[in-house]
Amino acid sequence: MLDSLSSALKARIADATEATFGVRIDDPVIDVPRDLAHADLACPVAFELAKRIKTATGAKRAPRDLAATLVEWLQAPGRLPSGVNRLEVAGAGYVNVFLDRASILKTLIAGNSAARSAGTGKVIVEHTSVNPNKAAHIGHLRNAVLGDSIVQILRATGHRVEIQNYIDNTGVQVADVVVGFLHLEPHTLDEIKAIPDPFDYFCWDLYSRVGLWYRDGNADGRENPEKLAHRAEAQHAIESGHGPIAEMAEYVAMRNLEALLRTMYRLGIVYDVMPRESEVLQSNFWADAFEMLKAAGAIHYETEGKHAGCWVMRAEETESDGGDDDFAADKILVKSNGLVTYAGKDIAYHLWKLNRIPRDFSYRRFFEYPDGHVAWITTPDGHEAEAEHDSFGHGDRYVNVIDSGQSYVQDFVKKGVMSVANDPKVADSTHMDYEKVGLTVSACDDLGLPLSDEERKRSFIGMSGRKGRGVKADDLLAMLERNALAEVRSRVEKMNYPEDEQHAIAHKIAVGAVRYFLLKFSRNSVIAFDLKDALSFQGEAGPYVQYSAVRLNSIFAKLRDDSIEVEDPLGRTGDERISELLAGEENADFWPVVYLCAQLPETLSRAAAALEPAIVARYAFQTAQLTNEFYHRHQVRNEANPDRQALMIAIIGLVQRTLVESLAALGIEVPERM
RNA sequence: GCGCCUGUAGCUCAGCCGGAUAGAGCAUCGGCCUUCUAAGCCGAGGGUCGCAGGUUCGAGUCCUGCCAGGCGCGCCA
Repeated sequence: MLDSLSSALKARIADATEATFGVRIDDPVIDVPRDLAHADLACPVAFELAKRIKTATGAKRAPRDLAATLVEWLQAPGRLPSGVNRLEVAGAGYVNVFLDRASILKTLIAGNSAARSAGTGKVIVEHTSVNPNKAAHIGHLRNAVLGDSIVQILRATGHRVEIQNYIDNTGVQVADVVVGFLHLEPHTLDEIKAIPDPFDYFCWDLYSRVGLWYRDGNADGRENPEKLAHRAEAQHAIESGHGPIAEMAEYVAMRNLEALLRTMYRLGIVYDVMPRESEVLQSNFWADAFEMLKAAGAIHYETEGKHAGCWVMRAEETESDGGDDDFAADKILVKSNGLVTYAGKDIAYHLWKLNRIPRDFSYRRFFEYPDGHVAWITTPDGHEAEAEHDSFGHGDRYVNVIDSGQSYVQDFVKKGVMSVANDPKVADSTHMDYEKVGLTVSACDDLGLPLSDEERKRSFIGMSGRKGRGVKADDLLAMLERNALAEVRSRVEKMNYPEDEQHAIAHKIAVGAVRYFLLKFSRNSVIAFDLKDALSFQGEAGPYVQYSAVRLNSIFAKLRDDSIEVEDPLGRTGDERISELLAGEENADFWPVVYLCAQLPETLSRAAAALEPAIVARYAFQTAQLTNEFYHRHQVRNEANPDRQALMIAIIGLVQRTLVESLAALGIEVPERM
């Protein structure tokens, strides 16, 4: 509602500049001032106007005088948009705007969540995409949490979303674990099947041992070519899709995937469909994509130079490409031996996402969530499931949550896709890149991970699956749940929680803590994971925000005990009375809370446009801060003045809803009590 | 060599299209629980916004150069 109000206001101000000075300033800047005591909105248009007048006529005019003229024009009857109360000139020439606070409050409480702009088409969000060969660590968690949160934010802003998790079941990483099972610690398939859970933990260790084994036991040593031959052998066998090695790989990958889905579900993260690399390879998607790319002139066959015999996509021409023998900017899509590279496969996959390839996968049910939702997976044969699944793919645009290390390749993927599917909707597709999660030195010490002296000097330590260095997602969650449970139990006397509720609360708190921790940093910030910070429930943390909402819950519980009307608190209070109360000195801190709540829709839109959940995280925290302040300063239950009490109830109702909605956009639930 | 990202309080980070006195959390120090949950609230100290120029009525924000750090540039995925 505020955005429509401010765009109406902008239009009137533009009219004003034209009517009074004959200079139309379209889309003037309107800010929310730092100090709401000054105004609700501030517009520095007079400064811009002074400049324009000066360049046009040479006349130097004082911005303050210009502002006064604009205000005079705007305040003539019928010119201000509804919701705006009055204007004022301030400072060196600001036009300050005061809103009709009572009517805004009433509109907000009525809560007709303004027509969510539907019909923007279907967005395919790809996230997680963890190699299915070991347990997930917190770096994978950042990906999944960012992805899942952007899904919630897109949905909250009216988009249709499909969640895809790409499974690289034929890559080197799976092959390495298979090598471990074949050569390092020989297991038959039946023996592998007999390995007890957590299987993904077993593979985590095995994978890092294989990494060491390739290097003959020296982590910084050279890879032993004889041992590497086993990797190549396994890869070939896996790619062929037949035989005992392929069968073993299939089992290992799918069991790890299942573990991954369970881990992610603990955080409330679910998927719609999981295309596997094996099917992308086998289903001739590339053959189609290849023809399209050739027809579009996007790729070239090199007959000479270092890429002779390859099909490449050329990088942008640079003025001078002299002397960079070591670095070739062009991207190879088809190798000289005829095999397709990752970039090529990814282009084909993305053309399928956008319905540009006239083929589809076969699917089967892979994982059923407790609420009945099903995560589907692709299958090699078309007979297994003639399914009651949704129509997958058919997206209008895609969002790929992939770490920023892959920007280079992702740029080529986008370029390739655009060469075939040149459509403004597709053009909005993007690589939602983010920086890595590293470990602080102190976190490594806490976790007992050994570091070299060299590494100790660094500001953070990169995680490494190959070295088995990282914090497993399940371990982190377990630590958080343990801490949260202790915290809950410390209140058991006062709150009288039954045992099962204690666990349910602790779980929600733990999830709130991890998710918030991973979302509060903007995407391009490297997170140096510090155990103490991540485990904190205080300050700028998920549980702080949850707690602020829970405190409001508890006010409502008490009010109901007292049989005080909470459903329609302002039902019998007139607008004038509300305005009067909001304007009162003793209620000066009511309006900032209400006004912040009014900014939720724009905040979500901004986050959706920027693909930046941190914007919502910060907003939720800010709202929680004001909530706790309000809670501390005002006793709703003991308020003697019925009008004032009604107003306070209305406000905390609005705030409570705002907290719940903003946290929901981050995938965080608010427990009834905690 | 080329490209991208980052540099703001002791630490970790916000700061949206350039706008009024640069903010938060943590840490430190000092207050506040017989009153709706102290996972909280209030207060104090702490800043050459990497450096130097430029654009502008106005620059943490835009431009140029430099310095420092990270990442990427493979017939790997």
